[in-house]
Amino acid sequence: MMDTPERNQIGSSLSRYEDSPVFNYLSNLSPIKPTKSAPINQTFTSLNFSSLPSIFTSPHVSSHKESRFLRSTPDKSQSEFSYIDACSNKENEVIVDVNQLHKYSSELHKKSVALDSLRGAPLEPRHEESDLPVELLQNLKANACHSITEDSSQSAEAANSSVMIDQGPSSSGPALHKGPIGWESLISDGADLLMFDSPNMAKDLKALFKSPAVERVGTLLASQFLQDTPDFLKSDSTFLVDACELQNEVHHHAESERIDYAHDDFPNFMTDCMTSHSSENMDDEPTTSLHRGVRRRCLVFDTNGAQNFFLPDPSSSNPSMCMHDNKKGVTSKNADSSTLRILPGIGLHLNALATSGDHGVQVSVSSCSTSFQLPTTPQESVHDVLTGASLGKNVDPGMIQGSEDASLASGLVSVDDINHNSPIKKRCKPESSGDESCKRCNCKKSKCLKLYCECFAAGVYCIGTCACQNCFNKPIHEDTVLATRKQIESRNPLAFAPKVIRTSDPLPDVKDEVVSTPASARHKRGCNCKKSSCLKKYCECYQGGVGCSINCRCESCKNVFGTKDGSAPVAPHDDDDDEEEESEKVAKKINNKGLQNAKPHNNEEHSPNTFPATPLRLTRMPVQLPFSSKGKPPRSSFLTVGSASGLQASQKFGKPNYVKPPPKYQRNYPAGQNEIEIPEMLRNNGSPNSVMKTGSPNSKRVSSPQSTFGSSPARRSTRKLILQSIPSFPSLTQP
DNA sequence: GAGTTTGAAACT
DNA sequence: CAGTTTCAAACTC
Repeated sequence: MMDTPERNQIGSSLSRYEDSPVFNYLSNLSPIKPTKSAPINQTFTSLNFSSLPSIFTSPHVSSHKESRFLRSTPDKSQSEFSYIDACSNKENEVIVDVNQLHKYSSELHKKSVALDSLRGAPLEPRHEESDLPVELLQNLKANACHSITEDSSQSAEAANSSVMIDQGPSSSGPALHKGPIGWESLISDGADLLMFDSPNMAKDLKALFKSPAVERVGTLLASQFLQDTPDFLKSDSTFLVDACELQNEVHHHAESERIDYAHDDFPNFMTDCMTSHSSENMDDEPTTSLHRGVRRRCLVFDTNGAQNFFLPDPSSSNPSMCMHDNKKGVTSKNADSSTLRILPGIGLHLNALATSGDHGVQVSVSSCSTSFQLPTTPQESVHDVLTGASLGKNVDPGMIQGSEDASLASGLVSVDDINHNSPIKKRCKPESSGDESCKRCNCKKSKCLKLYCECFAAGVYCIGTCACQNCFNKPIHEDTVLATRKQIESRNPLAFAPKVIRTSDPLPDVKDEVVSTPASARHKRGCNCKKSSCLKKYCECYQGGVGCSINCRCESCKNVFGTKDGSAPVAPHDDDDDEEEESEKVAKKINNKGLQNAKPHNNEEHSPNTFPATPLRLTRMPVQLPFSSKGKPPRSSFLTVGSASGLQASQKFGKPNYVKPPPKYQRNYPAGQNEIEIPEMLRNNGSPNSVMKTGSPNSKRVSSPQSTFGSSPARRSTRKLILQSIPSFPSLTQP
């Protein structure tokens, strides 16, 4: 089977092996092509790993067919680190992809052979050793996909999994650079740190690394690797299995081997995901974990706070709960619902979140395969939702939506089918579920590509709960969506910006503010109501739970949150003013509708509108939204200035009853979409050159956030404008 | 659930 | 930029 090799010639030795079935098998498994005469002294970094996909530039499905292996970010000048660079807080993250492992295995194998040749080692093909890495990698690969829902074909097809090596603080944890520079120790330690979807993965990988064949070469490589990537070793590393790149893989590896996994594995996977995340992030530093390197892509934008993120519903057995974003994993799990839902914003602009420095990236073991990518976000590149469409049980339309891409690719049920041709399309009852995000748009003519569409306006893809027709706001029409969005943004750069701007500072000098702005939160551009008296949800100010301002052109404003003339919100006992009575009536009505849980303003900090210490939780707190008659989620975002909510202003106005804002602007966006500092554009301080213009009182205008607020420069300077939620789509203007 | 009202968004 | 039209959410019955 093999020719007698020239022991002194590596090349011939390799050639011999290249002809072997084993090598062929390896080659088939590995994306890399057989390389002849690979230099023994090839450095670890010379493996020529493909550069990371530009997942942060747009929600487009990145065609990272090529997997990533180890990456270190110390040298930001290296383009291959762009991925990490994009993650402001992920600087030390190193990603290992299973495919890269294959590559590496291949390389190792070759090197091993070469070494054997040089050493005069037995030339007989050492099947056992040679195959071991392959087998292990196979297993690893397979296991990496365990988490993927069995029923989602895309998931099954998405064989690529990645191992994310996330370097945490250099002060703790096992350090690869510690101890003797030895491949085995290096790998062993590393393997111990690996967090895999399944225990088998870790075991397999570890075994692989310990295999004699690998070990031999590993020692050499380790030395070289340490040499070449000293920075990488400067801090300890934690390995994370990132099985979430699957979405992109779906389209590119559809024909690749299918990985089947048992249903039973999913709960375990989820548990693993949860525990590893919580143990490494939450437990350690509940509030600062996000700043740490260890992150998981598993989704975390539930409305129940971080604690609940990614909790599979045991009862539902619905694995399609994992949403993934290139940038930030986002997952939604409805608090009280047994079904999983994808919160809006999940997939589209997660990339944008990448820029939110403090948030870092949620990296987790996820098995997301479909691309909702948005979500993340940002809304997430989200890409992914494992769908349970084919499971046929407890399938949440939203989840199905998320898997549309995959479904389409794999021939599974399409969202449209679900939306329009099956009982599933029935919207869940917001009232019953308490999930405001359940109901979505109902567009018929706009194709969900205009701001009329709440989903589109919110920067998220439509999902299964939408009742829209001829919808183009779906991942499969990503290009169209982005193009349209871009067009709209060209018209109005703030079209997708939060509509409601809030101040979060205590606003010590409220009186000044009162005159021009009845409340500390204001609608971005003001309303134009004429008949609703700003007492109904037609009014965006009212809907946003903010008072009208001088920017409003409304007529007979009676906004209970504050009128544009600066009058205090609803003064129940105001004389004989019929209008006031009406306002009071409305306020009462509002309270009756859903304000049972109305709280004093000083409790506002617990409200979703307030900024949480941890972005991931705060805005995702489950909220009982008033005005949830329809349970419509807000389509717009908040722009918060400071930490105090605008409602505080109301309190300061002496408003007896806190009128909780209607839900529309209270939508709980995916994790990380809040508390994001507004773009520079929004921070322009309302200068004349600002993108936003402030027109005459009677004209429509888009004013800068600052312009909306008081005139106190000092206060202005101290405030921090924050997007409570940012547009879901990735910034199209990103470099 | 159908029809109406409303005002933002889009268009001219 | 203003007026008009379109649109979909909010609302009413």
